[in-house]
Amino acid sequence: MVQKTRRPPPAPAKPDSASEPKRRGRPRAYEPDVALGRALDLFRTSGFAATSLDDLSAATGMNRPSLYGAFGDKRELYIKSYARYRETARAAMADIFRAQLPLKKRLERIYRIALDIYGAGDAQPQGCFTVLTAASEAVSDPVIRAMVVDSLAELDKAFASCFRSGKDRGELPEDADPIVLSQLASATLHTIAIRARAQVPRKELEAIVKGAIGLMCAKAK
Amino acid sequence: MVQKTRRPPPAPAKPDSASEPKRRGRPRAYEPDVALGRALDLFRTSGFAATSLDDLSAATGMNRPSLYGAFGDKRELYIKSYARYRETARAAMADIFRAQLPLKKRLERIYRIALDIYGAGDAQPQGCFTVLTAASEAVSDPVIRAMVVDSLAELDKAFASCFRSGKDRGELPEDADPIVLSQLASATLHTIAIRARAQVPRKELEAIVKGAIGLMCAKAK
DNA sequence: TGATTTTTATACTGTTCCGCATAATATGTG
DNA sequence: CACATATTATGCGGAACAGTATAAAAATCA
Repeated sequence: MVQKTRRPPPAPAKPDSASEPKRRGRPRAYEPDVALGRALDLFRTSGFAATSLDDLSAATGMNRPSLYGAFGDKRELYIKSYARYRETARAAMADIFRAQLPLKKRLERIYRIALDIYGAGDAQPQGCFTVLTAASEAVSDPVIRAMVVDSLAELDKAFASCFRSGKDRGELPEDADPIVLSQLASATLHTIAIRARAQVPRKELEAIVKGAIGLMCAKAK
Repeated sequence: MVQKTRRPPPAPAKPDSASEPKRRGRPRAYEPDVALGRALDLFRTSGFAATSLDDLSAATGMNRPSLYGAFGDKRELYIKSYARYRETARAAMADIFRAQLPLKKRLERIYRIALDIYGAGDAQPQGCFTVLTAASEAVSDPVIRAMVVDSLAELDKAFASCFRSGKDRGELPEDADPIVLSQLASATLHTIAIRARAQVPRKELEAIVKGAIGLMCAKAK
């Protein structure tokens, strides 16, 4: 007798009857998506090295072999978690970046969402994955480095197009440089990610954001 | 016979004959200062969790018990390394912050030194200790968190006084807010620390710095 | 029902980890 | 010289670690 916990049939993780033709063997006891989400949370709070497979196993409810089967080894799981984080963050901001709102309003919303993602004001703020754990791994792992570089560039580009369209609509002075402004906007995001992690009160972070927006959106005088 | 390597008398670490009255027992085979420097390097590149005591022992040339004797356990050593990093960085920038130079010149020099400290352009850039390893530990360790908060605040303050004196000398428009500018200056430092870690070429970082300085030092039009 | 397939559960392997105990070594002191 | 002191050298002990082997369990298929 190897198995001690005799659970009731583990509740078919998700019917999902639509597309699935029919799974052959024993059904999964986990939902890959939520499991990856749990793993992501752990990696965000503790980083790569300090997060053990036992922790991951406990958090996801999957035992070690299942983790390997589903996601590969620890590093692969980390990379998939990071990819997941990026998708989530991107999705949360995409609408706003695309929206046809006044520049200032758009920036305000972007930063508000960022503060939410970073957990600003929480007891255990997580900060930004890119800034706070991935960047550290970037030195030793080329794949992660490429993802970090891509993340940074992607953000710069999104901000840049934001400023460009703002300039086109006359919300910025003629000599405003969208590239420079975008880098400053990214920098502001980075600095609040770091400060959030150090549990600087959300009020202060909002003040920083407000000041930065004021400076970036200054009309020529 | 426990001892295998029979070295020649380990060369009295440092005469330092001046103040030292006379050391009693077996002389140290290491110089605490350089050992701490080596430890700092390791922690900067790999972070807390991924740096093992064996690594530290190898890098410092001290065996484990000596490490404990000199610096305490791993966490204490980490904290002392961080303190050392802060001192070094502070010292490197202090003169410039104090100097009576044009604002723009001062900023340029500050950022150039920062890029040097971060190892921008190196094969294994280290970035900023505060941003890249300490901030990660800040969530779980109140002492480190306090140091991080203090570091951030210290930098803000130094920049703020920079901008204040610049404003007094008429290098900034009347409505320039030194506080907001200082936060942006810090943010710029943070963003280049992160990008340096991801091995963004130094040229690009210098471009970011140039753009940021241009924006921060813009005279009213 | 019995064979096949897929996943879960448990335990094992070999390594690495941190901290410390013990003993050897090198100096100053009486 | 013998003794006290301070440091180094080695290695132990128990825990945690990542990854995997093996076997049980739960489903489908014939």
